[in-house]
Amino acid sequence: MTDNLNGDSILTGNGHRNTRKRRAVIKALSESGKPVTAEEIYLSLINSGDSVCISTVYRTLDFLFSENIIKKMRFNDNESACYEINRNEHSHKLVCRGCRKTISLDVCPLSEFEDKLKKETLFNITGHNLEIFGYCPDCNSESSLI
Amino acid sequence: MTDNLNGDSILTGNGHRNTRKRRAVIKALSESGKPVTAEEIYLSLINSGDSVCISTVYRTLDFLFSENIIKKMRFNDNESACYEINRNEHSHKLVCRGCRKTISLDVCPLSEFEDKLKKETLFNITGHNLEIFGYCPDCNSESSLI
DNA sequence: TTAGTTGCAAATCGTTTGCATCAAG
DNA sequence: CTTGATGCAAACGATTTGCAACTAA
Repeated sequence: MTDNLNGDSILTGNGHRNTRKRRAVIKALSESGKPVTAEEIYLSLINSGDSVCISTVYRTLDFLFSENIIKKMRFNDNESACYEINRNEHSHKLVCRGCRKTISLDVCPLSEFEDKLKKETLFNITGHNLEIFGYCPDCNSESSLI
Repeated sequence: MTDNLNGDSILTGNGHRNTRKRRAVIKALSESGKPVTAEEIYLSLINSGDSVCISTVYRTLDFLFSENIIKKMRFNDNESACYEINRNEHSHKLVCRGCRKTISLDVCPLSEFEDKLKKETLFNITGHNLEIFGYCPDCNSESSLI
């Protein structure tokens, strides 16, 4: 699959060009297992010896986003946008408020609920944010000692 | 409740001051039933004849957010941050990405799911964030015309 | 009186854009 | 060759900040 991402398939066709920079951006995105900012991608490319400028990173990200190859998201507060390869799985995370350890959930408890909502509200529902938080066993016993 | 919000309770104590501008910002927030941007609050105050400058609006919003009186959120894309009175009822909302119209959901689809998770992961689950978004009938038909 | 609040203008931060140059096809 | 991709620097929009004036307590 990494092969698939680095390969030509995505970048060619429709007049798009398969350039070294674009390949590098995709590589950076797929190698970091978590959502990353444009800045982080930029720095990672610089560190790997690929010279790029930040606007090229942004332009590439816009391109990949418009091609639906990556997802774009923001984590509630201020922060800059984060990008992540769009593996079309849909998953949520359980996050520990203490140590930030996260557990990926293999089920989405909302799918049927959204279907019901769609019918009730006539909204065209495009997505949701769901984050469940608490304390993992370790942090929980720790906090109860305080 | 509106009375409560406009009242002194929130704004006084801890060295905070109950000023006309702060009251006006809270009023604007509680009168618009949907999440609003700093700019929108600013304009609404100007229209009501309250003279403010945008930085005061931002500072007031920061203050209210840090006091946990309002919530701050962003709707996925670029756009500016939106703010909303934090009514501490546990409820979720369906938000239109177009006009930001919101529908309060009277059920939380997660309660049984969380019980199951607790058993499976041994996490002490303390809460969750859930926001469902999409396009309301109006905005949806509008966008499909383009 | 005095510390918190405001307005103003300038600064900052993330992101976008115009334009000339470069390179993939 | 032709057109899409890039670098650069300047522009942009949202938000923040320094500072002096103001005002609630």
